[in-house]
Amino acid sequence: MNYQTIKIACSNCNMRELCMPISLSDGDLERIDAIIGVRKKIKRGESLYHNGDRFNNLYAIRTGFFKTCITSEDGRDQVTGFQMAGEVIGLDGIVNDYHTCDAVALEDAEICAMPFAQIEDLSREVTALQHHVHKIMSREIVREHGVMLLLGSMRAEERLAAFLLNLAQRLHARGFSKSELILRMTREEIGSYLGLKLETISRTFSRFAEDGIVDVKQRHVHILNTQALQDIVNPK
Amino acid sequence: MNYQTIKIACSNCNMRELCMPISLSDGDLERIDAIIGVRKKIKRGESLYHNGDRFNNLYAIRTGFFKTCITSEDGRDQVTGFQMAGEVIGLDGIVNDYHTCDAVALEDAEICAMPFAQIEDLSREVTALQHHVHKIMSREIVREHGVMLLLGSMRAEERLAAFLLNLAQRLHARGFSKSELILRMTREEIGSYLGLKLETISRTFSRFAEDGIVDVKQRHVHILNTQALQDIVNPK
DNA sequence: GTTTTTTCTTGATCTTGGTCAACTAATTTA
DNA sequence: TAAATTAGTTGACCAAGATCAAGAAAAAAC
Repeated sequence: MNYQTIKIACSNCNMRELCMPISLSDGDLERIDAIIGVRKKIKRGESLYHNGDRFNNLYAIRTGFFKTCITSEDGRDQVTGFQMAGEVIGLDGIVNDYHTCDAVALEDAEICAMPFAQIEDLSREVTALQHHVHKIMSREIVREHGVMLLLGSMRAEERLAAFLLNLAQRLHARGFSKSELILRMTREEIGSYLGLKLETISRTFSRFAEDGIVDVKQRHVHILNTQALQDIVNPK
Repeated sequence: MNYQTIKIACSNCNMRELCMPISLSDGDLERIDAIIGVRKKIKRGESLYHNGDRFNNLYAIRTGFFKTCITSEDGRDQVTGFQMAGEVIGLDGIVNDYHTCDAVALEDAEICAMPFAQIEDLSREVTALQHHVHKIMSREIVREHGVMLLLGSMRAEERLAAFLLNLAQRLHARGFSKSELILRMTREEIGSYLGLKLETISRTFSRFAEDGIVDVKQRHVHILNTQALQDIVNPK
């Protein structure tokens, strides 16, 4: 592990509005600052935590890109999500005090470790923090409902279109282009997330490109027709 | 709606150990009692809440059986879970203050409504309650990871076997038989949950019956060989 | 700057589960 | 109790996506 441990204040963090409640007094913000443990750098390919690791922290992603994945007894693998700056990971660990998935950096990343015991302590005093934690967990539940809909009832093209729109929308919320994106994951990882094989991802990208909906050069994706993608996801 | 509004104490409820933290002082338990709003009866086929309804309460199921399902813009339907006595539903509503799914009773049911604002108030004072709420939400996140694995990487037989084992295990935890169960849902609802068509559910049941793994008479299922089901889920 | 490895693309073929349809068995309603 | 409705089963056929395989293009390692 090649961690660097630098302390940084939430008050200076440009991801603050994404991972922290918006309306905090300066006093409350300082108290939240105080519970941020360390900021670690995680290199591409390294894991922030593994299935089975003891749960101590939630992690706010400052920069970089992660995947979370679970492995079944017989070795099946399932990517359960892709996470980017401003998102919080590690919630799976709360229920049994150990993590049940792996969080792997897909590009060099920086995270803030937030000791969960201290989050619980402080959120008994700061109502906004308490509610924020509840919202983050509820948001994850709702997101997963959406993935279930995708996996349970959509065809390959619909799944990939929904995936691209979701990525683009989240990147756009972070100030990046609405239409140009660089995939941080392999075709196989996209496939795992979408319940498809990598060949199907590749073929579906090619079909989108043929139809002039996207321009794909390896991991560089240029969305040429957002509406067409939306129409694929929600056919009339 | 045919609600009956009877107040009941958690202290007398035989589902308590399932939906409440175990180690509470009598005083704390009384305070939790006090926030249970009303106990309602919901008839089979009726909804406890709908997509779009304002979120006010979490609901503890006292008796009965529910499904939760979401509907996409273009009318696709996805069952996101089946819930039974002692389980808590409504968590999807926290993030945006309105529900994003429907909760439908699949048999006559009784629920305790728990105003979430009061849960938040009280869990600022009762640490055990605070942690319990976090655990319930985390448990739901982990459950959904399992569903994603199922939908993303299992074949029809594996999905149905996993489904039956899960149902039997949860019923057994409530004092029912490990091997005999009555399905509260249709083949179509099972199919929706498992990302399969009702015909596939029916055929897969028939195949399990042919192989002597289960005995199926409509909604009465007798598991004859639990190990065989486990081997289907986790093939060596 | 080569070599090696990994990732991606595309074709041919196969399989699983979907679709359509007919029929049976339960349940509900009248 | 009969009629109507809903739920479930089974067969024939089809299609979406998986599998297997070969080759190309990047990326990483040396």
